[in-house]
This record gives sequence, C-alpha cells and structure tokens, in this order.
Amino acid sequence: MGRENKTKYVILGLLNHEPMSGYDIKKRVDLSLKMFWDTGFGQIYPTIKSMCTEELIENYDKTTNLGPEKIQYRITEKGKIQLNEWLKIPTDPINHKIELLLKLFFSAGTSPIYPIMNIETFQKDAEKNLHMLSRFSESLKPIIDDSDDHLYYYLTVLFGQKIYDAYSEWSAEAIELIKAHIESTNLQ
Amino acid sequence: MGRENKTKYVILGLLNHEPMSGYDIKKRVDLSLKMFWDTGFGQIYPTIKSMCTEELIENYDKTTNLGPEKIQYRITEKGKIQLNEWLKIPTDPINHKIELLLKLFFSAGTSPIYPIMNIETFQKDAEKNLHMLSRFSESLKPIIDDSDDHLYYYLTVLFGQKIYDAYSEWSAEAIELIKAHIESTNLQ
DNA sequence: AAACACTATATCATTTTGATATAGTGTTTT
DNA sequence: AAAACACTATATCAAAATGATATAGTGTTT
Repeated sequence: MGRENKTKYVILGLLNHEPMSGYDIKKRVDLSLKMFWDTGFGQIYPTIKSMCTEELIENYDKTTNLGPEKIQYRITEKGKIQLNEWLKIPTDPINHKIELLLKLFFSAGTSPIYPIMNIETFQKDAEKNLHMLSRFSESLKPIIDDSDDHLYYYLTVLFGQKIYDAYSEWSAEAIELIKAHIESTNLQ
Repeated sequence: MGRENKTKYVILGLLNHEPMSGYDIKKRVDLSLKMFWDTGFGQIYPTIKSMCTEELIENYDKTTNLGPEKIQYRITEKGKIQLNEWLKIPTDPINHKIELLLKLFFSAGTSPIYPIMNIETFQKDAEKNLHMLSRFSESLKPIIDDSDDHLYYYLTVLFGQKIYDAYSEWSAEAIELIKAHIESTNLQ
C-alpha cells in the first residue's frame, strides 16, 4: 500500500526472538499474531528477499537434515536497529475495515432478516474467540511478572477479550434494536 | 485483495441512495463511513470505470453548470440486483490489523516508556472518538424508529462507541499492568 | 500403490493504499 | 491587480497486501 512495508517489522520482530524460515514465520503469525495481524506467503517471501539485499536479515543455515530444503534466516545488527527505531515511533490510528457495518449501513429498505443473520454469525464468532481467549488468559495471568514476554503477550490477549466482548455486547443490542424497530413500524 | 472488489459495494451502496460523482463518493465516505471503512480516489475512479463497462452504474448528467466538470453517476437495475445479492451473503470475520499490538508484542526487553507512550496516544484517540460519537448518538437515539436509515446509522454509531470504549478501557488497564510490572521487577 | 496431509518455497493477478499530477474556481492576502 | 491559498474534480502511479495457485518433496494412512 504505497509507502511502508509493515510485513518487514513482523519478520524483524519474529527473527529478533529466534532464527526461522519463511514457512516458520507464517506458522508463527498464524499461531500468535493472527488475532491482530495476518500476512501470507505472497508477502513474506518477497519481503525476505528484499530484506536480505538490505542486509536487515541474513541467510543462516540451510538445514538439509530432514524433509524439504529449509532456508533459515537470522536478524542482523542493522535489522535490530531498524526494529528498535520502529518500536519508538508513534503509531497511526487503526484503520477499521468492518464489512458487516458496511452492509448494515446499506441495508435500509431491505428485509431485516439478512442483517440479523449476519449479526448473529458475527456474535457467534466473537463468543468462540472469547472462549479461546479466556483459556489463554487464565494460563498467562499468574505468570505475567515472570518476564516481559509474558506481560506483553497477556496484553494482546486482554485486548482481544475487550474487543470481542464489545462485539458480542453490540451484537445483542443491535439485534434487539432491529427487532424493536420491526415491531414499532408494524404498529404504525 | 486478489478476488473481490469491496469498493464496488461502497459505490453501489452510496449510488443506491442518490446519484453522485466520484468526488462526492469520496466526500461521503469520509463523512459517514470512515469510522468503519475508508477508500481513496486511487480505488474509486478505476472502480467507477470498470463498473460502467459492467453496466452496474451509468453516466447520468455532466453538470457543466458551475465549477470544474463533474461526472454524475447513477445505479442501474443490474447494479441494484448485485448490491442486494451482496447484502444477503454471509460476511467473513474481521481481519484486524492493529499495529499497536504488533509493536507491543515485540517490545519485550526494551524500555517500557515507548509502549506506554504509544498506548497513551491510542487512548487519547479513542476518547476523542467517544466524544464525537456521543454527540451523534444523542441526536440519533430519539429518531431511530423514524426510518430504517436512522436505525442502521445508529447501529454503526453504537458499534463505534462499544469498540472505542473497549480500547479506552484496555489502554488504562494495560498501562497499569506495565507500571506494576516495572515495580515488581525492580523489587526483585 | 494410491490417496492424503503436511512442509517448504515461489509466483501471479487483483485489490488497496497513499502519494502525486493536473487543472479549474473562488477567496483572501499583499 | 497579482499572488497565495483553499477547494473541487478527475486521474494515474509505485508499492504493498490479499488470496489463490503452482511445484515438489516427505511421511502416513487406506
């Protein structure tokens, strides 16, 4: 999206922890970041290449021990500096892209059953996530002061809990308001 | 993005309400949708072109009355059908892109002042939005049953209130937890 | 041995982003 | 009156992101 490659920082952040291959990066993103960030191979592999020529990361070890050839990368000093610079600069406000609200906004004059169905699906998804997050939260809460890693990981989990809770609450209220609206317009 | 052009539905949705130019569409997006959807000229103008050849919208009136030439478009029957189809289909879960959390996740082992500063900025932005939204909310609440438009518009405002409230709450708790963590590690 | 699932890298078309170019109009400042 | 500025309006561009697909090896199950 013209200007700044954010995937670069995902790769720097992960490689700052331990050396990895492109495939490992994708797995780690899916496991730990997916709740607030996602990226695919189509972005990871080309970015790795350009980061190598920029010397932010470097080829580490071609572990031809087992399975398909795996190219391991590690962060360089230059890469560490760039990561730390990024951590210090202010962050732009979130740019929300919420297709459900776009649909809702354009749903005036149509049957309310589709908005309601869409909101219900949205609510179910939120509750599924809340369920999963509460397990994470319970296991992390007692150990947040053991290390920075635990604390910051917990903060991302807490964020997830807050927003999915907000989504769930909104869904319930929205459905109620739509149903009340149907009643009210039927009475007229 | 491969696959489906969402901007198409933004244009269909807005033109379904009234005929507009590309510039008008951008203005309307900035005014009404920006909280949950944004798009720029670089997407609007090319999409308008392809939608014209697909006959989803059509050139309406070149109002050469005053100011620069303005090209007005209106939705076609085919466009209305496609909009309604889209409103009926289930919506994919939100794909969050929250750079603040990405930074936080990678902030272990660094000075906590930058995470705290970033969270404070985030909280201030949330509270600014809450302020603005409460004004919208107060004026919309009494008239939600007057029309579908009002109801659905109110629901998007309510959504904004719920999430910015969640953001604000999380920010306060996150800062507290980071500060407590600093204390706790200093004591050891 | 065929089918399937998984690891691993890579590429592609399309969409999105954010910036910039161009040009006319209307208002304010010097 | 000229210059500076703000706004309307359309358009294009490079870079980044998305989501799909291609390719190929490995290991397990049918």
